[in-house]
Amino acid sequence: MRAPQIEAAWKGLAACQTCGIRHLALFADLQESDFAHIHTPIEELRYEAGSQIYGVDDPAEAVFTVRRGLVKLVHLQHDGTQRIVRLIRSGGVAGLEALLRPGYAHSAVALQPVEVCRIPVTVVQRLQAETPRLHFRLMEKWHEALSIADDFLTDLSVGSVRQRLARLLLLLSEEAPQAPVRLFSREDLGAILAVTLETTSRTIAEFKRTGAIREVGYNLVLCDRPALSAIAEQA
Amino acid sequence: MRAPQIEAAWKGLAACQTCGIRHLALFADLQESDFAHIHTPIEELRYEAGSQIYGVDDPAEAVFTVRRGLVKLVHLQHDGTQRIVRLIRSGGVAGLEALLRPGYAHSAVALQPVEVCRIPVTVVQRLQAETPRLHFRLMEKWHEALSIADDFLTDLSVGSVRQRLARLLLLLSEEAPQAPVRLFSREDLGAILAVTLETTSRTIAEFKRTGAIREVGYNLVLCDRPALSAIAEQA
DNA sequence: CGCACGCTTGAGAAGATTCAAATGCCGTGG
DNA sequence: CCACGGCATTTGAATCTTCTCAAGCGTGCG
Repeated sequence: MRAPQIEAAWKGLAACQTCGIRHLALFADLQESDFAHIHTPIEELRYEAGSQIYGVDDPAEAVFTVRRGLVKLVHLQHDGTQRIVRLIRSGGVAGLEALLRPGYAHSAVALQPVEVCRIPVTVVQRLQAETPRLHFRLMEKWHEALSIADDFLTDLSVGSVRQRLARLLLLLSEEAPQAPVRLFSREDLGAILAVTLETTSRTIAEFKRTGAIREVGYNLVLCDRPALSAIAEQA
Repeated sequence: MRAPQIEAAWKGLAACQTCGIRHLALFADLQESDFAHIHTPIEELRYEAGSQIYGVDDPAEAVFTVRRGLVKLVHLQHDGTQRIVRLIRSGGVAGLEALLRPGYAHSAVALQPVEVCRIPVTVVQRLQAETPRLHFRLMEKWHEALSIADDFLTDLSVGSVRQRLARLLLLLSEEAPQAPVRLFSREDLGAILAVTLETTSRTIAEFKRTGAIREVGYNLVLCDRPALSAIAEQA
């Protein structure tokens, strides 16, 4: 397990006004005039799968909106193993705690090729002082994070590994039920479900045998969602 | 398992200006003049252990600040069992989602005799429109909730039952390390740790045998925190 | 007194971990 | 082009943990 490198590719300065996913993001409610208050550049950055977006030791000077890809928030335990406490998809926000604390609560790592907007804390604070339109969205994002944490607690940490893995696959496939799902490493899957990578591997193998998932490429599976639902809820 | 009854004892209207725990609570930063904007009564309510403060079916019209006691946020699963996703202590807030959604995300139940302030959503919204001083505190409370959820994910859902229970006891005793801790039902403890009540009972018995905890009354234990720490972190 | 309820304890079964070895995949260098 | 090393994944077998079902215990209340 090598230390994830910090490598961002600069894509340019963000054009929030014309952003394609703005309706999902932090600045959804802002008006033309509000953008005049942004004086520090918002950067658009690319990260490859496996690279770190921020770490717990970094100074928390920015909030990150995920434009594309999947980001994991990782807590590392005293014994050196990792626990993934949240997965963040397009439209989600990572590092909100930067608005309140000098450090990040977790490290954020790209699970897939990722594009993010790096929004300096000063920009959010400035906007917050100038316009009330951000407050509501900001609360929405806090609530979103909390809902995801609750899902992890109720769906991915309770029951047998079979149930938990089935629920995770349902979660990963819910955006595009017909499309194949890209699995990540057994270690990461284990860190989400709080089990060992061997158990994860065995359970995936079992799902393939029983047809609940079908492998259509390297770590690429089609989900039989009804079958997975049955597994997820079985007493 | 009987349905928790909804029974609140009215203690009176809250006097926020002179509140003893205001420095912990939502209104910490408000000034004299801000209180003039409160036109809907903030009630102070008492609940006995076991009674429900709000349920998922209730219209979400208020946020609750816990003044005294301990509140559990409960998610009930499809199979009828319960999962406790958060414990809220003095100074904590329950039901923040009422500010954004018409319904509550969980039900809130008193684990001990509890005193809360019931703050109508309209009051918070009114204050939010009038003064920016609330925004920061509100974010603090969202962050607090998220931190607690993260603790549940990293400390109380990972590792052996022995480790998880040790960590829970450390959590419960951290406010007053010398004071005895009031345990709740084995079922509730199990719902926090995601294990059966039998396993919980056995593990508590083991802790008593090995001296990690000492029973000094009915469901009242003294914690040997160094011993518990050793258990919590053992590889 | 007896019943209800929560807690404890036991024994067997099921589930998950551990350690170890084998397999498969991919990129590098010969 | 192929051999090789490194790495992730798979599989096996033994062990440990946790669950399940069941019975027994204790306390409080009608």
